Amino acid sequence: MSKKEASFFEDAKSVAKLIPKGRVCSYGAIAKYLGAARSARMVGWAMNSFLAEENIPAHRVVNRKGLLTGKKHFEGENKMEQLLASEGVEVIDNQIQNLEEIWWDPSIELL
DNA sequence: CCTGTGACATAAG
DNA sequence: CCTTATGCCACAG
Repeated sequence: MSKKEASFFEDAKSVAKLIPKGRVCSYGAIAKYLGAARSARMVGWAMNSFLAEENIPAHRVVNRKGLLTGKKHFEGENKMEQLLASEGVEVIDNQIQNLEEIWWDPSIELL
């Protein structure tokens, strides 16, 4: 895609939409893929803006530990967990199970 | 230009 | 395992 360098937000949004169903990814992984490994916070912040968009599976994006840190930004307390569970992702206590199995790294999968 | 901010990441105790 | 501290970086005002 020879698209111009859209804002980090736009890029993060594109990557988030590319996350396969039933998989999860970390902010750092996305940030790294975008070329800014240390701007993981920006990814999360960007996600917050994308929450308004329905096509953005932000619930598939979690922190390094597979913890649903951002669930509080969703509508309900367990909305994020529900969405993930609906996709086949087992989540317990806000933490994703079999994380290593469903992990999805853009730098690898999209390589 | 400067300041604030944020759903992280990593290190240290 | 937990909390605290620091870095980090892009964007908004």
